[in-house]
Amino acid sequence: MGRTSTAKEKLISSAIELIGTRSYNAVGVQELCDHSGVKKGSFYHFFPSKRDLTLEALDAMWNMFKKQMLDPIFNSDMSAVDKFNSLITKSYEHQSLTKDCIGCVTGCGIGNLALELSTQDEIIRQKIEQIFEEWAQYFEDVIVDAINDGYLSVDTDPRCTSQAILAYMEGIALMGKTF
Amino acid sequence: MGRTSTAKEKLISSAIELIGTRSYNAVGVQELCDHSGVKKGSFYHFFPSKRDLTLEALDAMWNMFKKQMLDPIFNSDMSAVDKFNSLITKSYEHQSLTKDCIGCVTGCGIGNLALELSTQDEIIRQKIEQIFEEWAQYFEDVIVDAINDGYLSVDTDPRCTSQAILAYMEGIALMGKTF
DNA sequence: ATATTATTTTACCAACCAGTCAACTATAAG
DNA sequence: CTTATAGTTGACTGGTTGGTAAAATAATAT
Repeated sequence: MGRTSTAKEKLISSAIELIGTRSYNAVGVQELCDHSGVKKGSFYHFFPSKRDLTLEALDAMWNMFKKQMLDPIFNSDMSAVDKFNSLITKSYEHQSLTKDCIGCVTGCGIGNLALELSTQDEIIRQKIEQIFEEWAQYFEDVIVDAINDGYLSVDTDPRCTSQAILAYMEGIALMGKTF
Repeated sequence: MGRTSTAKEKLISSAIELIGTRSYNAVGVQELCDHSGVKKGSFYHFFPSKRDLTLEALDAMWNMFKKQMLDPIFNSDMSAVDKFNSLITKSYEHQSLTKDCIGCVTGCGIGNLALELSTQDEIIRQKIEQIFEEWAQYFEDVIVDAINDGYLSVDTDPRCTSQAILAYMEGIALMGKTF
């Protein structure tokens, strides 16, 4: 009952775009509303706070990333090495595309929020921790396979290695954004 | 002539502490002043803007880091591997000390500002770029030595490798702050 | 002792911040 | 066609933001 609306979706994608290219604290609720063509009253009809929008935007980013990047690569029949090579190549292409589109390298939207808010907002920190955990799991699974298939030494610690790879990728995104 | 003052130094160390543990946009000029016991008028007597304080804080952070970490390690007579191991150990100790002191892992203050401000403040971005360049140079020098001494393959690209190591360390700092 | 000058202090600004609220309106289901 | 309800609107709040201007004060070099 009542009428339908696309305001919520528009606010989420505006959040991904604006907060993703600048930062959480640099983008205000008013700007989010203007960019979405939504009035502030409507914002607070759909989201109790700016933080809640950000939480949903984080979910949307992560789901998009899984659907467009991780799932196609890690559910394929490529070798472990090819999977990582493919992820790196596709990540580079994506960064270079957004650079051509909007004029700057934005790095990883999740990593950006992680550094900005981890010490300030425990709930957002927890959400990102959980995303990172899930993300590293993709890597861990393929490393376990590689060990079982004899491509990696049995001494390899799959969990540590997967976390190290994720850290390295986040670090590269940070350097890319800076340079 | 006129009187002397410690306000500038106090503001710089407050900036390192407050912005380092939260973020640039989360810490206001007023809070910086209160924490330093300095009136806002004095702030703007010493710094034309919040950005200029941040630029000087960045310099102070980098100089402290060089003096207390990089120089003692990389000017020693350790082997290349021991130098990196020592850097990692000391970095871990430092993070774990600040965690016990102030209750959270703050990661790398320079990397934090890099991600938050690179797309927003070109001058700060350039300063951080220059710091990262200098930082990687420490690594590059020791890698070149290791190649010359036969510890690393002559195929090793010292520049790429040093940047990769720096990226990895920044990534670990990001993960540490998040988890 | 005084003139000079660096520093401090207070009061102030317009713009912006996240968030509230009640009146209003369109629509989907009965 | 009505009615319940979901969505929209605009005006508003109190507090904070980065930054300013000018008078007051203290110390130093002469």
